[in-house]
Amino acid sequence: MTRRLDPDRRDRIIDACLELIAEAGVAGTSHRKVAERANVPLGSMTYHFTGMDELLREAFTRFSDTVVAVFEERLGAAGSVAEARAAVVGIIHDDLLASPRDLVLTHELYALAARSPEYRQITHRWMRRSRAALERHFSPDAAAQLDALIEGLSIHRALDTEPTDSRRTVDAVARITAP
Amino acid sequence: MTRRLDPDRRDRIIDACLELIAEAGVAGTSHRKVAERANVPLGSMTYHFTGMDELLREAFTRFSDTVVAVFEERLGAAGSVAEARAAVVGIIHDDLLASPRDLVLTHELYALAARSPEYRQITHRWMRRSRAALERHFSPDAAAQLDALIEGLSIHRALDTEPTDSRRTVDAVARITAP
DNA sequence: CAATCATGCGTACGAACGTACACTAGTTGC
DNA sequence: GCAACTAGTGTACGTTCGTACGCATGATTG
Repeated sequence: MTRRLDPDRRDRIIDACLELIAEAGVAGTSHRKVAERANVPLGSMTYHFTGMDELLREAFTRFSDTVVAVFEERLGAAGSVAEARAAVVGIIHDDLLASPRDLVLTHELYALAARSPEYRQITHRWMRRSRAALERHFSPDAAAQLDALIEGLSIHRALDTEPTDSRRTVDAVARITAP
Repeated sequence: MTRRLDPDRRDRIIDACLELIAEAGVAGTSHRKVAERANVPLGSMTYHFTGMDELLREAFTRFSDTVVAVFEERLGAAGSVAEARAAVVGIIHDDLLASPRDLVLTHELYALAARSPEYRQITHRWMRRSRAALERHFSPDAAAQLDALIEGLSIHRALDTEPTDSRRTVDAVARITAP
C-alpha cells in the first residue's frame, strides 16, 4: 500500500471550501477557487470528491457538527436550570452565529436544505442534537420552543436594524422556561 | 417618446428570476436561464438591469414586500389581542414559508444579507415592517420576541424532523404575550 | 531488479457564463 | 419625407467553469 503523501489534504479542501462559501457564497464557490485556497492542484478536487455536491455535503456536515458541539458543551456545563437559562442567553448573544462566517454558512446551508432532502438530513441531525441538549435541562415542550427562539433571536440579532437588547432575551427565555 | 412594446417585460424578468432561484438557488441562476424562462432575449437582461446584482436586489425586494404584505393583512384583520394571537399562530402554521418556494427564497436572501449590507437593507425593511405590524397589538418587547419566535418556529417547522405540534405553538405565543 | 499497481496530478476540452456594443426598427419633430 | 432619436436586440468575445483521462511517481511484490 502506498503511503499517503499528505494525509490531511482532504481536510484542507473542506476547510477551504467553508471559508470560501463564507466569503462568496455557494454561488461564488468553484472547484478551482477551492483548490487555489487549499493549495492543492485542481486535479485533487475530482480525486477526493466525486463532485461539488459531495464536497458541499461534507463541508456543511463538518460545519454543523462544530457549531452543535459548542452548543452541547455550553449547555452540558450548566448544573442547574438557572445556569442552563443563562447558558441559553449566552449562546444567543455570544456564541451562535456571532461571527459573520457562521451566519453566512448557516443560511447557505438552510437554503440548500430548503431545496433538497439530502441537505435536510444535515439540518435534521443538527436540530435533533441541539434539542436533545436542551432537553437535559428543560421539558420537551420548552426545549422545542427554546430551540426555535434561539434560532429566531440569533437571526434577528444579525439581520435586523435594532440593536440587541439582552434584557429582552433574558425575559423571553424566562417566559418559555417558566413552569 | 417611443411607446413601450411590452411594458411588463421587466416584471416578467423579475418573476422569472424568483422562480428560478426557488428552484436552483442563486448559485444556479444566470442571465441566460432567466431570459429563457421569462421569454425575453438575452440582450434584454443588460438593457433592463445593470447586472446580476441589480436584478437580485429587485427580485428579493419584491419577494419580501409580498410576504410582509400578507403578514400585515393577517394581523391587520385582528380586532383584539386574542385574535392577534390566533393570527400569529396561523401565520406560523399556514402562511409564512409554507411553500417550499418561500422557504428557499427567504434563506437565499438571508444568505446574501449575511454577506453584504446592500441586501441587509431588504431584511431590515422586512423586519421593521413585521415588527410594526405586531406592535399594533402587542408591546414592543413582546413584538420583538414574537417576531423572533415566528422566525424560529417557521424554520424549524420546515427544516426539522419533528412534525409540527400546534399546541406548542399556541403555548409559546401565549407565554410571550402574557402580561 | 523487474513487474505491477495504487496514488495523485497536469492538462485539455466543450459548455456556459457576463457583458459590451454595433445594430435594427419604429417614433417623433420639423 | 427626412433627420434625429430611442427602445430593444443579436451576436460575439474573453473568461471561467466542471470533468475526464492519460501519465508520472514511488511503493510493493516475487
